[in-house]
Amino acid sequence: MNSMSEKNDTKSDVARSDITREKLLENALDVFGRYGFDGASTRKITNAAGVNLQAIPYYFGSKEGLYIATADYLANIIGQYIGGMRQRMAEQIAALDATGMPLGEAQARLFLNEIVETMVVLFVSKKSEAWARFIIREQMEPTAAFERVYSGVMGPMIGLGRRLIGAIIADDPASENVRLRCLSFVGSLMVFRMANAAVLAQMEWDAIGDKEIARLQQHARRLVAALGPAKGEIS
Amino acid sequence: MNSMSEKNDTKSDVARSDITREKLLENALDVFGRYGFDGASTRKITNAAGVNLQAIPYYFGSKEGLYIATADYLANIIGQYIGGMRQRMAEQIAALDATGMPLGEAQARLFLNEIVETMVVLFVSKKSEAWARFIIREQMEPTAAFERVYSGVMGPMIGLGRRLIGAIIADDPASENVRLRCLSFVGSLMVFRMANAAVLAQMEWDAIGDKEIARLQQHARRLVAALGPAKGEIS
DNA sequence: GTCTATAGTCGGATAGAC
DNA sequence: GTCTATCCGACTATAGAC
Repeated sequence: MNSMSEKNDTKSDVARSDITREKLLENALDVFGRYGFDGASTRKITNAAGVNLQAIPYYFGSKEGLYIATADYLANIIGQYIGGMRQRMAEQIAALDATGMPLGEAQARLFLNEIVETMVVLFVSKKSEAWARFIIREQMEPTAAFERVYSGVMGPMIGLGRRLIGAIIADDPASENVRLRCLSFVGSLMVFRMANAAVLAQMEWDAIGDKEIARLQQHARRLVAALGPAKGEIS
Repeated sequence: MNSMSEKNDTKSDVARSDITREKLLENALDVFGRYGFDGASTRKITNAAGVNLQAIPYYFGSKEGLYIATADYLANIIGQYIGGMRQRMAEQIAALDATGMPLGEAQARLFLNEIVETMVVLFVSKKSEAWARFIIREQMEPTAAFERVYSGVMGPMIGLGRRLIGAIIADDPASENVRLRCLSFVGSLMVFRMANAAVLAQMEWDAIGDKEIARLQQHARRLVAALGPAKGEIS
C-alpha cells in the first residue's frame, strides 16, 4: 500500500531509513527553530532524534542540506494541516468566479472565521511552537529556505486572505489597501504566537490551555466581525 | 560635567573605556540579534566593534554578562526614543484622571495616531532591525534578558495602549477584551517588522523607503480609525 | 546502513607581557 | 587598559571497520 513495503527483502531497511530521516527532520525543525542554523549543532539534533551523528551527512549531505530539507518538510506539514481547508475554499471561490457571481461578504466572513479559528488552534499548539520559531527566524534573516516555506504555504494562504478581506471590505484584493489590511489582520493573530512571552505577561496567563484557546477564538471572530470598509482618518 | 572628565590624568582612559564599552554593546546587539546567544561568537562581536577579544571578559565578565548588559542597553535606547512621548501622554492622562474627567475618545485617537506614526518609523528604520531581532528572539525563547526589556519598555507602552484603546472602544482598560484588542493592535503594526520578508513579497516592494513609510503611516492611521466598539460575531 | 575513530577548525576563557 | 599567546572543549565532516 505504501512505499514501506515494495520489496520483502529490503522492507525493514527501507522502513528504518524512512524512520531515521523522519526523526532527523522532526528534531532538526525543533532545534534549528530554537537555536538558529549556527546555534544548532548536529550533535543536538542527532541526540534528540536518537540517531547516529553520521546520519546527517549520510542522508542530507551536510548540515546545510538538512536545513533546506527541514524547510521543505515544514512546508509539507503545514500544508497537510491547512492545505485541505485552503483548497476547499479556493475551489468554492473558483466555482463562484466561473458563474460570474461575486463572492458575498457574508460567505467571506464565514470562510475567514473558519480560517482564523483553525489558525488560532495552530498558533498555540505545542507542535507549532517549533514551526513558528523556524519561520520567524527565516523572516528575520531569510535564507534559501524562506522561498520554500513562502511559496509553499504562506503565499497561497495570504492570497486567499486577500480575496476574502477584499470581499468583506468591498475593495480590490490586488489593491495596496487590501494587501496592507490583510497583512495587519494576519499580524493581529500572529502576535499571539510571536510575542508569546509578552502575551502571557499581559493576559496574566500561565500557559495557553483549552480555556485560553476558546477565548482567543472568540477574540479572532470579533476581529473578523470588526473588519469593515475604511473609515475616515482623524487629523 | 560628565563622568568622562573627573580627573585630568585619567580622562583619556576613562573615555576610551566608555567608547569600548559602547562599541561592544552596539555590536553585541546586532550580532546577538542576528545569530542568537549561541550562534553569536565573541570574535564576531569584537571584530565588528573593532576591539580586542579580551574586552568582553574584562568589561562584562563573560559572554553571558555581555548579553544581559546588551538587554539593558537596548531597553535604554528604546526608552530614549519613545520614553518622552510616553511620559508626556501619561502625564496628560494622569492630569485628566486627577480632575475626574474621563479620557475622551477623540483625544485617545489623537494620542494613538501619534504613537502609531512613531512606531511605524521606528519599525522600519535600519537601526530597529537589530533591536527587533533581539526582542523577537527573546519572545520566542525568553532568557533573563526578557524581563529587562519587558518591564523597561514593552510593559509600560502596552499599558498606555490599553488605556487609549479602552477609551476608544469604551471598555475597561483592565478587561480581557481590551487586553486582547491591544495585543492584536500591536500585532497589526508589528507584522511589518516581524514578517519583513513576507511583507516585501506581498507588497511587491524592494525595500521600505520614504514612500513606503508614508503609506504604512496612512495605513496605521486607518487602523486607528477602524478601532471601535465590538460588533456582533457571525455564526 | 550504522558504527568508532579521528582530522581539522573554531569556540570562550585565562595568563602574562607591555 | 589593551595586547599576544595559549589552553581546552565542542564543532562538522571524513575514513574505514563491521
